[in-house]
Amino acid sequence: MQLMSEKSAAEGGLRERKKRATRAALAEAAVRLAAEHGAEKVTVEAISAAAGVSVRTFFNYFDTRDDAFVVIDAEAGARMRRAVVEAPAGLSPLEALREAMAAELAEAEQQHELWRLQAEVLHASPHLLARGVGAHRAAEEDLADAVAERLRGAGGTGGSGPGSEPGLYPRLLAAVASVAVRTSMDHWSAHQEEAAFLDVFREVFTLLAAGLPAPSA
Amino acid sequence: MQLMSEKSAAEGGLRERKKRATRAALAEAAVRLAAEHGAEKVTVEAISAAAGVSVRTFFNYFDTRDDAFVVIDAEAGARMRRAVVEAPAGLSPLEALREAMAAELAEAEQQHELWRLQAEVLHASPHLLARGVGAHRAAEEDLADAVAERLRGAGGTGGSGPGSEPGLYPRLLAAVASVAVRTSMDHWSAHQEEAAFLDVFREVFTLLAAGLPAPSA
DNA sequence: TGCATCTTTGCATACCATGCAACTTATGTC
DNA sequence: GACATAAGTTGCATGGTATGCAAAGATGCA
Repeated sequence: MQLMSEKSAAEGGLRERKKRATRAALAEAAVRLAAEHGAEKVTVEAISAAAGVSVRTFFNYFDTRDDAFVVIDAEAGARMRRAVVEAPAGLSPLEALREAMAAELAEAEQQHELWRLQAEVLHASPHLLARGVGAHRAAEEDLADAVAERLRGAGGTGGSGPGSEPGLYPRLLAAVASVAVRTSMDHWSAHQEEAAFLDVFREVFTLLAAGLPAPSA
Repeated sequence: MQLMSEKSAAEGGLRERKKRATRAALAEAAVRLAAEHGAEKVTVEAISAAAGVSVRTFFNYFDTRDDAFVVIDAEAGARMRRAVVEAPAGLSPLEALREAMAAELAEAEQQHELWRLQAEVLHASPHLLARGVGAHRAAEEDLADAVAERLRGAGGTGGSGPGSEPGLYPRLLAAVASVAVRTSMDHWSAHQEEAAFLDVFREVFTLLAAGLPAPSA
């Protein structure tokens, strides 16, 4: 048992780094090829070839061909979970989720070109959007748990037992937050010139916090 | 131009009725088999055999194997669209959506056993939930259009069908509503004894309309 | 009845996805 | 540095998913 913390980029031994590199290469190849030829026309074989590995290896990294277009960072879920639990006490659950996701998305947006390409790909192939970012089911469950844990910690009783199923409220919150991400991406990719992505994202949360009233003007 | 209205069940010629019957048989077979053996273990061949058609015919009705578990009524989207547009003027967009969906869901719930089975299947195979009911992308687009039209139509502008792209608000509303359905189903299928489905559904919309505040106590 | 149209079906083909066994590459120890 | 072990990669075999095409079977209508 070593006390390493291997969080982000260049941590771990050669093995770990190679794995990360391979995964990233596959994901990037998938997005680039999809942006160029359309997601439907991109075969696993093409992705694997572009990343320099065998087809079989592709499936060691992704359960499904479509996952390669969607999952850019596999550890984002865990980070968001922590961010939600540890967010300042003054924030509402919705705000805590917003900030956790905004931080994550801001980081993803650093790789500007790739991010933009991915948004285009997802916009062009809506069924991929359904899996988008937080939609990855595991991440959503994680978020629901995180919300439940946060509520327990604050003294309120919104969740149920410690390890058991999260209640209706945390579940709904996680689902809504994840749908907020994909709606933002979808809308933004259709209006990339007009507004920055994170602004769209925050506007969505503003609408949600206001209870989705009819736009007055 | 004939003035037929062929809306619901027994309308149309023999051809239409047979097609509806085949589709329904396939969907029902899919759900029953999935409830019994688990969705992953059910092959298209088995579904087709149970419905008494060839495998090739299955794919004439559904684009994807998974669609058979999810799409119970193909015309629900169109009906909801109309319901949203024609809802009483006093209702907010969110309320209009809630009522349109509630009506649709109430009808689906008539076929009690099948509905319950489907909820179980979707709960057991979360990735199917991602496509759940309204998640079928076309339906969501339809809903977004309907909301947009409703907002425009408040002034009585006729003619224009589904205009250009719906804005951020209609899109978000449709996405949230569809996620509300699947969250309700998911939660309900885990607590079937405690509450009626439609009550869970309405509670979800209450939370949404309130802006998802932290549960006070 | 007979023709036009739509639907179903089998066949061929290509891609997706998984299990298994052989092979190659890192890691830690002596 | 060499060795044993664990981990990752690869090819192969297999079975399920999905689409195009053309022939055969129903249906609608005159």
